[in-house]
Amino acid sequence: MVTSPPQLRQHLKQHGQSLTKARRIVFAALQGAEPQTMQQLVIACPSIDRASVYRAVALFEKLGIVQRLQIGWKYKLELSDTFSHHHHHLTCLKCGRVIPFGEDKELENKLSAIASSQNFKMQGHQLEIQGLCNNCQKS
Amino acid sequence: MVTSPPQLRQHLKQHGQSLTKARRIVFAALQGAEPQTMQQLVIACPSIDRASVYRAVALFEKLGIVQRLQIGWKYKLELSDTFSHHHHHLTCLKCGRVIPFGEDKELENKLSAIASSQNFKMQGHQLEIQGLCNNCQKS
DNA sequence: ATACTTGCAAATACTTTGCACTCCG
DNA sequence: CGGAGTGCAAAGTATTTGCAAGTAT
Repeated sequence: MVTSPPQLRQHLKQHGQSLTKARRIVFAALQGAEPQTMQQLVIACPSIDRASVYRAVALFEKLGIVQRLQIGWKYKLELSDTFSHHHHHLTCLKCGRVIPFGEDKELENKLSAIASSQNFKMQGHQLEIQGLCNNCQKS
Repeated sequence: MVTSPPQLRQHLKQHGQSLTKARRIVFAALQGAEPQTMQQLVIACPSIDRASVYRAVALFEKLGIVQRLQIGWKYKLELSDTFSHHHHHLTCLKCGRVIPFGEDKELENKLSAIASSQNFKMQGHQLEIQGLCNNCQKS
């Protein structure tokens, strides 16, 4: 798992890209944060131009550093499995909270079994469970 | 499973909405089609104004008639489980094909077990498996 | 009849692009 | 240095909204 600038630099270099100020800051803004919208990310990087944030995200996504999640109507961004632990999300339909939950071996196995049964070579997957979180079930 | 205009009308009526020309046509354009982008849907409804397609989709989504999928970078629209069989998708990263696969009881059970373990009340879920389809594995 | 919808056009919001200047290696 | 990356402003897209006119029940 990659978590520091030097490691990010190396990952970028492997793909012929360099670590620039904008990319370092965008990466930092994604680190440890909940999945966020492009809007939020732009705000989280005040010193970086909106266009550069888009460019950094596009690059990161191409290199598999960042992934998009469809959360309800809009999408959100988060670091992908290479830079964070593999996980999925529970989305609360009421309060909008996004709760991550860790890898489940049984689940992962099931998914690859399904893919194989369709002559499909699985390279990744995305799962979102929607419902009501602990708090919102009460009210 | 609802598949005809009269049934759509009834579903809408239950929510205090009426079946209009625009809604009937948008619904028809979604019927039996692969998941499609908003752009494609607008084109598939030539007699309906772009804004009305958006309004119909927004309504359908609120009533659970339509759901959005994250297919790669952009989203696509398809009829939800109430109006089609419950299913998920395999997306080919190379050719972009979207292959549906039917409900898998074991998988569904696993998901609700995970939700429960997080004190979460599952109301729905979305799964996308990415990889290479049968054809694209060859080339 | 009459309340709800639509089409159209204008307003917003979101993303991408061209270019001169700056930074990274 | 020299090519790649950035900020800024402008061009594109995508989506939403106000309103007069048209429709469904």
